[in-house]
Order: sequence, then structure tokens, then C-alpha cells
Amino acid sequence: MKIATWNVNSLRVRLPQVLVWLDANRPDVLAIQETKLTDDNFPAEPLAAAGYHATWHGQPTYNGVAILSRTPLKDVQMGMPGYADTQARVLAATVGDVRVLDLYVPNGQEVGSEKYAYKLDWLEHLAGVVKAELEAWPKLVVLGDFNIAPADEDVHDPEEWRGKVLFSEPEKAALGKILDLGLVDSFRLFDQPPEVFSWWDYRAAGFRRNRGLRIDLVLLSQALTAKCVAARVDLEPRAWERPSDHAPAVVELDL
DNA sequence: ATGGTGGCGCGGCCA
Repeated sequence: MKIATWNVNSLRVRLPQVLVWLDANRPDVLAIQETKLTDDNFPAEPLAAAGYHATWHGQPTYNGVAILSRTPLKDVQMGMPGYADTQARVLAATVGDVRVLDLYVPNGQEVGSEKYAYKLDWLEHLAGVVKAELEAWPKLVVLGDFNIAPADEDVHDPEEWRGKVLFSEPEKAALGKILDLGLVDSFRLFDQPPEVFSWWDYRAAGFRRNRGLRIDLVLLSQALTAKCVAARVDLEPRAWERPSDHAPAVVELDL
């Protein structure tokens, strides 16, 4: 079973690239973030023609998440239970006996800002949601754009980024609390080349200079970690014409 | 410290 996550930064603009990527990679599940679409504009038909069921949770202009699957999606949950959020950032669904929790974690803008406080509050609530999901579903994958780089090796210049949003200690601690519930960052289960990132700022030629951060993560529960045979970031789409600023992250499970 | 680019939507916000 192949599962992937990709922040597409507008599914309207990136749909042709998503279709090309799906055709080339044939993942069983693709979690998407930043669709930036209202629900009535979701491109369900072209995705169905490509062989994918879909569930989506959108809003105008910003945010928006979706899950695509080659087999039907069940037990769909939009948003976090018990957390009134006007922003469409969370979508859960079940594929077979695998529970998929798709996240677009708030960016946080700047340490100390209102958006940063919202990010930390949001992450604290997420921990409770993940805990409940883990109790209900032993085979849990929590994936998406976390807007947090877990460790120094996930940042092109850790000293430049230390203490800044996406790499501040409170954010890393909040992610650590979620991992401590019993999840593993699948990427680090395997030897990886150095300097592999998943997001590069459009500005200042970030990708060309590989000034990136690995903030798109696929976290696996114990039961799925035992079955994980590969994890990688697919850098190819980031080099395409008019790309998203994120690259897909992919895991393969021996299920 | 600022601005660099891109998406949405048509001015400014967000990333």
C-alpha cells in the first residue's frame, strides 16, 4: 500500500500536475492540502476518471484538505471534534482498516503573533484527537503539511532558522507530544540522502539553492511502522513548470 | 530589516 501527502497550493492550478503524478505513481491514497477551493468546485469528476474516490473539506480562498483513494473512503470526519475552527484544515477517513488523518497545520506566521498562538493551541487540541484516533484505529497514519521541521537535519540552515516560526522550540515540543503518543516519522526509519526537504520558498530561488525545510510528514502508528518498507520525498514535481512550493512525501507499507 | 514569488481575486492577505 502506497500512501502520499502533497500540499498542492491550489488544486485548481495544480490539478493537471496531480493527475500526471497520480498516473505515474499510482498511490493507493493521496492526502492533499491547500486545495483553496470551495466544496462545489472540487474536481471530483477528473479524479474519478483517473480512478480515485475522493472526500474533501474546503473553504473559499484559503486552506482546504482532501483525501483521494483507489478504494472507497469510509467514516469521514471533517475538522477536529470539539474544536470550533472556521479554517478547513483536518480531514479523516478510513481505507480498508487503515485510518488516514490528513492535516494542514497552521503556518503560524511569526513567533509571538496571534497566528502563532492559534497554531500552538491547535496543535495542543490535535494531540487529544490523535490520542483518540490511535485508541480507535491501531493502523493509523497522520500525514500532511505540519509546518514544523522536526530536527536540525530537516532544515537547510538550522542556525538561521532556530527560534523562528516552523522551527521554534514550542512548535517542536508540540510535535514531540504528538509523536510521544506512539507515532513515528516514517522518513527517518530509513537511511536518507542529506539535505532532503519538502518545502522551498518561492522567493529568492529557494528550490534552486535547496534552501528548504522538511515540514511535510507521514507519521505512522506502531502497527504500520512495523509494515513500512520505504519512505521518501519525491522532488520531481517541485522542478516542474509552475510548481507547488511543496513536494510529495510518500510511504510504502507491506499490507 | 527588507524583499524576494505565487495564489486568490482585483486590494490586500496569506504563505
